[in-house]
Amino acid sequence: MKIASFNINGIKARGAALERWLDAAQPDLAVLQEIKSIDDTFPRALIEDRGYHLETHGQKGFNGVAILSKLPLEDVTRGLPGDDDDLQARWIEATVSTPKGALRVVGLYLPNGNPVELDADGQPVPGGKYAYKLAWMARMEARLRDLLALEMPLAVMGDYNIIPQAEDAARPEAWRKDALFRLPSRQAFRRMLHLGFTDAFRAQTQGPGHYSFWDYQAGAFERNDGIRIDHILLNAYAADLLQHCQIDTAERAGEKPSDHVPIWAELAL
DNA sequence: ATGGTAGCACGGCTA
Repeated sequence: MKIASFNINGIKARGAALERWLDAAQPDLAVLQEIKSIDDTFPRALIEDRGYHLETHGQKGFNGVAILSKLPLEDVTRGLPGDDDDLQARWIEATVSTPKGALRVVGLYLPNGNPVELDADGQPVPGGKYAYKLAWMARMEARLRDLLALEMPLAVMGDYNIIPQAEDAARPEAWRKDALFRLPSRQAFRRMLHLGFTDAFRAQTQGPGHYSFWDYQAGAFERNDGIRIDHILLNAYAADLLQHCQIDTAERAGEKPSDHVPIWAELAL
């Protein structure tokens, strides 16, 4: 089955681009980020008319995630556990059952974390965006530990807002102090990898020049001034089923594109 | 240090 992740940057503005991509790529399952819509006003027909089941976890104006799937979505949960005061819609889970076995899927939109506010000791200022990002990642690690205990194939995918390595940015120096690349962010990401996850894209493709996001400004895409921040992480059960993983770079050249492009993986399921 | 673009929704935040 083909699973994918796509930060669409606003479902209301991205209908045509999303339809184009669904018809061309034909994913069996996809997670969407930054739908920027509440559930009631999400244009469901666009997706359901193509034979997909759809589960949304929306929010007014910002954030918002969704899962669409040709197979029924079971055991759907919304929200990242660990802080009842956190109302931002950034996390959704579901299970799909295939004749060859089941797959648990996470769709996530990890906080950006900018601007980075530090105190005199260089610690993130409590209540600031960067402190929120790191606290959110700690909660995410705890949730991943619980999901790993299920001992079934698991795909954790979305907009991580993390540049894992220097080779994942065209100009790494420009990002060195940014919340997407500074060391504590990458350390928190690595801690999660070390729980036993495989970066599906890096399991298939080595070297620089592969990006999933380009700023709308200053012709960044035309200059390939991008970063790789959309990731598919697979636990060992799922990694053993990995057949392909690619970034649909061409989507960025289409009409009215998102600033992200889809990433997808083929699993032997 | 600023400005450059885009979405949501109609002001100002977020990225």
